[in-house]
Amino acid sequence: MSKEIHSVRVDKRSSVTLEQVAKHAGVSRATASRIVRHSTNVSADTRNKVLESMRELGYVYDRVAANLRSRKSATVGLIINDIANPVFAEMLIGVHQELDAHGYTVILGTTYELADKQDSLISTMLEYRVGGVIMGSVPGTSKETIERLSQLDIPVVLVREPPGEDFDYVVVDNVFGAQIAMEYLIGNGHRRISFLGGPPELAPWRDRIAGYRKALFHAGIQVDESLIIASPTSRQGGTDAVHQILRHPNPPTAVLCYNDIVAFGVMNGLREAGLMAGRDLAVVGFDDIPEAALSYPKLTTVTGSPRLVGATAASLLHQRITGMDNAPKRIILKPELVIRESCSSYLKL
Amino acid sequence: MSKEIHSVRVDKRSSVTLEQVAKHAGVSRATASRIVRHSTNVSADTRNKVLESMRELGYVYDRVAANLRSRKSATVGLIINDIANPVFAEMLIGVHQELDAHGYTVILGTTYELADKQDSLISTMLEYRVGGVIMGSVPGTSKETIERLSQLDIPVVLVREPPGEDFDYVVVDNVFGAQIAMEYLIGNGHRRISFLGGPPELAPWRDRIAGYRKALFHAGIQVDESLIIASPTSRQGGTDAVHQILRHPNPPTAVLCYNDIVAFGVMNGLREAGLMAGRDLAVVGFDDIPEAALSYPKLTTVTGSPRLVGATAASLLHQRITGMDNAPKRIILKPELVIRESCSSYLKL
DNA sequence: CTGAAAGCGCTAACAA
DNA sequence: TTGTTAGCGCTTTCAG
Repeated sequence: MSKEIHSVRVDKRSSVTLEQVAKHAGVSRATASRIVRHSTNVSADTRNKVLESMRELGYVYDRVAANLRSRKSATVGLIINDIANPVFAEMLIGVHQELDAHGYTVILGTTYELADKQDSLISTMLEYRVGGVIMGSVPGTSKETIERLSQLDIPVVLVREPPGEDFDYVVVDNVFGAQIAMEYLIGNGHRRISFLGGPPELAPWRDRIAGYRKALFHAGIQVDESLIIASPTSRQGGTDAVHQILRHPNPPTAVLCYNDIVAFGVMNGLREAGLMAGRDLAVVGFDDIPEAALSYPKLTTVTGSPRLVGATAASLLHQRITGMDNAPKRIILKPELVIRESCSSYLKL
Repeated sequence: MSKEIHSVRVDKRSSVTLEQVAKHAGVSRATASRIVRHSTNVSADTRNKVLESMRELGYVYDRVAANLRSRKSATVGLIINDIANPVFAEMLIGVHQELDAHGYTVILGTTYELADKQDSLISTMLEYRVGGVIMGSVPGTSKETIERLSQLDIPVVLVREPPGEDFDYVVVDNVFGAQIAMEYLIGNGHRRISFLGGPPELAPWRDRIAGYRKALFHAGIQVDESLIIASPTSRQGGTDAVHQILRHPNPPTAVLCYNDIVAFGVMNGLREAGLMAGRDLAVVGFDDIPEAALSYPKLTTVTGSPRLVGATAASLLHQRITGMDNAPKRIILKPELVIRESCSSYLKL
């Protein structure tokens, strides 16, 4: 159904058709078609004749018509929350590069975290007969929505949080990521380490906290629950959280942040308090967005590599679309710690 | 022609067709079509019957087929250099938001500054029968390329540097932007002001330099050519340039940078020299990319508003596509100066 | 308000 | 190697 879509749709210029080219060259439409499709069963002579006619008439191949007839599609949909969010922007870059290299055209949709919007986006994409969909949108990736795609036999690959077991997905190992960050901090002599920011209801948060606890446990350090502060996943959230932790009767010497954005907020809050990340408080981020290498001090962070995640998802989708492999694929990327400046330990305790 | 494209193209699932829906509902295909298109000439009764059949059969409208038959298109192409470049990312956001709101689907292409790539992108877009194209790519926007589109009667709107007079375009007034930045600096007591970074062969550079000179002239300050240093438009370019200017026998007290990226490089170079933007040297950027508000110190910069530029271009294209107005449109955005921290003048001279 | 017939621009058998 | 005949899934006259 094409409900709620009252979009502008505009007259296509009536271009030169294959038929006209064929006539001009004195061959049949089928022959002209063969040439346009690089079929080998054409004599060099007619080929040149037809090519010449195309040039003369200014012919432009109509891929839309061709796809309709041949029942093929080389477009895929990508759904993300918001391009302005660096993590998604990076994911988009990864997806686009990978897919572009394989000749796909990508239709981009943004949900701004609205579940309704997501559904309507998927509808539109289906109407455009996409060959597959990558869903980077989170949360709101309801099981029903995805199953709708499954039923239509459209390959889907998810980024983060698979809502079931039969889906392809790629995620980063958040538990592991948090753990290596903590081990680094602990190795630097820190014993009181805070976890700041993020939404406790989301899987990535739970996983990162799990890694946080795990590392503490292995180091024989008792978890101090008052050092864990959830807050909005935003700069402001980070700033608020650090102000709060600074008032703690026994404040931490290091903080692991839910992600880089929060970490930037933390560094900001520190400055507001006349303090400095690295010198007065070790801070570690998560995701390694490009800005992390550009801040002052440069942020030590765990590579979530959203770009790699995107590229991986795209490659998975490509495999699935071309049917090279039909087993459900789950890819779990092992993050690494990128050590920069925000934990310089000249203040080692 | 479909040359050089050997892309993967995959079987489309054979979905339920309007024909089948019509049969199921006991009406003709034409009637079903009327319903799907929200035509009014249908009785509520048959409408419901058909709608019900669609639901039962899981019908999905085929917009591709519909567009073919009705000779319409609701997709437009956007060509940019590189998504990873914040300026273009912002432009993409603006374009996408605006176009999305009008029901268009956007096909994204990236050139990475390769002229060849740009041509092949345009070919692909034409093959997909886009209704219009926005070219944010620079340089390499050859006159021929654009005229090719003109001849096919495809609306184009350019961002930056129109290569002729008959094209729609939107640009920011770079002369004015540089001028207000300079006036601010001069008003703060600076007399020796440097212009750092950027490619002298590009129009934006020439315009910004023109504004730089103009402001100096109005203030009765002689231009010192040794204070103008071109360098790659990158962080490294900025860092190199500031290192160079720092060795000047009579160094400047302020710098106007070609753009924000260069400005970040400058701030970086300053730190490497134990100096600090704002305190030891006033630095102004250009473009106002999101990162400008997040750096330390926060960057004072001229709003190039790439997002607004994108949205404006999109809106122009929309007008042109719907034929609401056929006069060539040139929009020149007046930039503003966003004063933040990188020029705090406690070091006023 | 509804249906029959034609056809958008192309590809896919099948013959020749 | 080439042409002929269908027809992808939809919209569009034009009748009724």
